[in-house]
Amino acid sequence: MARTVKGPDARRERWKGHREQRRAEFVEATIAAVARKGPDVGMEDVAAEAGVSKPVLYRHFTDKSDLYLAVGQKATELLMDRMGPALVADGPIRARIEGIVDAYLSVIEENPNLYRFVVKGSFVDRPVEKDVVAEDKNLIATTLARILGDYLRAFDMDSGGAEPWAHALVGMVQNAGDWWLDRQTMSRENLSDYLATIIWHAIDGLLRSAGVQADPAKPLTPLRLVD
Amino acid sequence: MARTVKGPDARRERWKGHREQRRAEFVEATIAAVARKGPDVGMEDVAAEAGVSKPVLYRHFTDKSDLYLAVGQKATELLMDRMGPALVADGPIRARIEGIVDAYLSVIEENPNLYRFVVKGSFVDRPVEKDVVAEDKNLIATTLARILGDYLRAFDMDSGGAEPWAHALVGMVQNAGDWWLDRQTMSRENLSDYLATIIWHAIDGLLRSAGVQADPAKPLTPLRLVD
DNA sequence: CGGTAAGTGTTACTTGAGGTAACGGTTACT
DNA sequence: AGTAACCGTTACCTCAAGTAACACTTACCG
Repeated sequence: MARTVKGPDARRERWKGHREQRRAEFVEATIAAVARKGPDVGMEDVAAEAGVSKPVLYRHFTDKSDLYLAVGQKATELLMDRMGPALVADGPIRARIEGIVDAYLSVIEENPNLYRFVVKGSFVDRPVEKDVVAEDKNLIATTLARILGDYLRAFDMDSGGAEPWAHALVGMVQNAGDWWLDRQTMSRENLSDYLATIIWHAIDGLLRSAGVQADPAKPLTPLRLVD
Repeated sequence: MARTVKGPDARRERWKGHREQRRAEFVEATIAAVARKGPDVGMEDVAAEAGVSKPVLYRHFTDKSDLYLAVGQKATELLMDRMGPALVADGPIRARIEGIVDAYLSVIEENPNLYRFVVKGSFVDRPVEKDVVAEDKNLIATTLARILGDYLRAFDMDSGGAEPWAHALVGMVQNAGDWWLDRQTMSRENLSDYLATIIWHAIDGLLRSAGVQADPAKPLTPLRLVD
């Protein structure tokens, strides 16, 4: 009887990668279906788009919100691929801000349907469930908060404001981007510039009020002006 | 036969006010139902809460989204009653900003359930229909844009940024408020102060870059420093 | 090679919430 | 008396989400 414990049956492992791949396939199908039939596609539509019938879909996703969650995660991935580098890049502070903002705007500009589906989406059924958008915003805000907090501490300033600051910045860019995506009354460069200006001024004001003089054209390095 | 044209039958007018009142009653019932049963109440629940059966509800609202729209408008009303005065009030610029921000925060603090229902709400069925939240945000942003634009023009500055600015500010306050409402890790006063500080610094920076020196403790009056 | 654990897929069903039909009663203007 | 507006009900329809039941394929396991 001891040999029954000799590890997991290989038959169980055989599919590990396959399932992932299949899910990804359905996520793509959903995105395609959304692009084709608008944001209120049903499961049947998605299944059809994937050339398959409903129950197959349900073998890979427990329910509708699970599928949509996966779509959301895919979107997060797209977003993070672009924003990650921008967030960690260093260089002149003002340019860096603009880089982050523009990274965000470029992603939503390139995937407007996906974006709208995910954020304004008819996320039918999401009582309190996983809200991808909220999570994304949190993820970005948290990253931002850490960066801000580090700088604030480095300048010996009160870091308690880092979190609200981060969430404020995220909301600011998101909402402005949203507005811009609907009525494209200005170029992306222009908007990035406006937003970066606001943010830079806010940061600069904060630093000034603590007696720190920063140069937008230089990397923001803690110079320890305060002893 | 001429007398049949003598104007609308009084029987048709008799109810004018009544219908409005009845709608309001159902809106209240919805809010109560939401408070009691969470944000995903159904029409049946709402009807029950109002002590009535479904078809009655449908005599006053064409469908679910119509009802929710009305709820949204009620919320807008609550919000505007508080924000309107704050928006037009004058006084020291910095205090004024804080007043506006705090007005918003106070409303969502007092009606968290309603707020969540309206903004995160399971607005099942809203393909592209009236999105109350978006409209509210637009309303506020537009008001703000007008105020900002007027000031910018008064200071002989480029007013093209007024709209993105306005939307950015709205998103900023909304998102920060949202975050705060969920995990209340700081007092409202504190958050209002942080946000007002950010906004003030951004404005101040903008003015400085145009050569205008503003005093946060004084009303913002166009001094026409530029000739 | 028989057994079995995974996956492939189908059609046909159940369920639940949104929404409607059809009916009857009440009030007060004409 | 007639009728235009409301009050209200129960019983139904509809449609999309989700499930049951059934049948076939692959490849590991002993």
